[in-house]
Amino acid sequence: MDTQSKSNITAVSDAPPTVCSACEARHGGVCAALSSAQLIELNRTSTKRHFDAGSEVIGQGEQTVGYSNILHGVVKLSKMMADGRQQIVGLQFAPDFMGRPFLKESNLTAEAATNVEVCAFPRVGFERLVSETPDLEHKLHQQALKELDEAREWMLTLGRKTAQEKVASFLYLIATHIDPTQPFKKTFDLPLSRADIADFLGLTIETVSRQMTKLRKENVIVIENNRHVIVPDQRRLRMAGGVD
Amino acid sequence: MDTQSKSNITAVSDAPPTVCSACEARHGGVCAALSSAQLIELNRTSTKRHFDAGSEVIGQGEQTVGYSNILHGVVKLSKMMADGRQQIVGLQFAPDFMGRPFLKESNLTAEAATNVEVCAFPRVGFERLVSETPDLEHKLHQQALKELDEAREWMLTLGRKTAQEKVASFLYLIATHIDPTQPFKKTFDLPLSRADIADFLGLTIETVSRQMTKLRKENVIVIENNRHVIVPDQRRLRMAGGVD
DNA sequence: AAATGTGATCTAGATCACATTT
DNA sequence: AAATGTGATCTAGATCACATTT
Repeated sequence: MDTQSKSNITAVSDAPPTVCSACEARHGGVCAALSSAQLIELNRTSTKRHFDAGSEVIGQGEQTVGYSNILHGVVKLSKMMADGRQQIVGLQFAPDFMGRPFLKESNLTAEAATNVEVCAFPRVGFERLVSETPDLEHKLHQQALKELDEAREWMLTLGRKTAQEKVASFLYLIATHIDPTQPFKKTFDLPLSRADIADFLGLTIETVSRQMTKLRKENVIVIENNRHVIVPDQRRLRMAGGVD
Repeated sequence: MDTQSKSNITAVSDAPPTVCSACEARHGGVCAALSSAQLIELNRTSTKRHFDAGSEVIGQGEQTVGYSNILHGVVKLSKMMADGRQQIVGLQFAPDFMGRPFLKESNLTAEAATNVEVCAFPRVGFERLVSETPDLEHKLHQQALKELDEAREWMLTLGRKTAQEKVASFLYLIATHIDPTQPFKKTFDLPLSRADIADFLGLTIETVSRQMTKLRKENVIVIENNRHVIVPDQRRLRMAGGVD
């Protein structure tokens, strides 16, 4: 899984490192702010890492050891109360940046929802690069604002929507985020279990199940083998989710 | 209310403008990133503005005409669905920065919850200053991350807490934010009506009322004249709110 | 066997209808 | 008179208990 070469002659090279040229995250990701020289510099300490579905990327309260870009897969961010109640507070997709800049320890748990590939950077080097590169901080700022917009949108879903609307909103979110190259994917595999979906929507597993069945019976979606979803009509799904 | 003088001789002055020296927002606010020269520059176009409680600062979908720093008062940020359901997605207190950088139009409504004083900056000039001043963008980035942390914390409240815990969490939030100079204020006036509190917590007015009464009967809080709250024991309030 | 679906029953919070307070 | 409080009733979603599917 670690197919990456860490050697790159410093010299007069002005092409980006091979790994970076091939990287899916470069287009929309934070690395787009970096010059070839900076990519070479960052690439010297970066490693490609794999997380199996279900494995923990970082735990609530743990020290931040590094940051990363998601190359492939879905990561869930969650918070837990003392008594075990859990809320998923966000999902991250390629080419999102992962990690909370400027904080020593994580205030949430990040867990691979599917198999996940990331390009990981050690903390110190990356933070130095950020402080030296205003364009990079600008990119990170933009992503933080995007995540803030999404979190607030989801607060409306959590606070004011019915169970039916919540489930439809979730399916709409997945359809619009699962493939970075398409604005809406009509066909996809759910990256989360019913239990995770419940934790994301503030519902129980049973309610999620029933609402899925209802959306299926109303022909808003087709489900095959539990995880595979087909959305025949994007507009109907938006309506069902109360998405404006 | 507009007691501000806009004149400041450019010359060799290296002291911050008088208005800025007296400004409460300077200490923790984004202006702290600016040099005296930059403060003088920004101050040339900034105006102190007042909003009466209940008046709209900016509406969902409106063009961003400027940004501002809250000097005094509480601003509520809300989102509304097509059918009128409303969710308050955040509260802002002095010395918070208001406005969504880098977006042409607002994706939410900002409304003065109490009487509010702000220091307002026209959009274009401020954006130029941001692009020229990495420290200022860093400050804005930090505030965006702080708001993101708070939004996610609130998602846990909205998705997983009981009505009782929600109301206690709200009171705790106010007690810890209403006075920027104190970590916890034992005595305060509620900046929101019961209707607004309901919209913030994803509850109805009646449920908020009943839970307030319950917290009162359990001696977690004392309420005088509807709006005035006394918290005898910070720990008990945290417990009631499931705050960790 | 672990995840998902579904029926029966329960209950927290919504809804409806007023009373009370500021 | 507008905001708040509270009783009576209702209901969406939770809980409990299994059946079914992968």
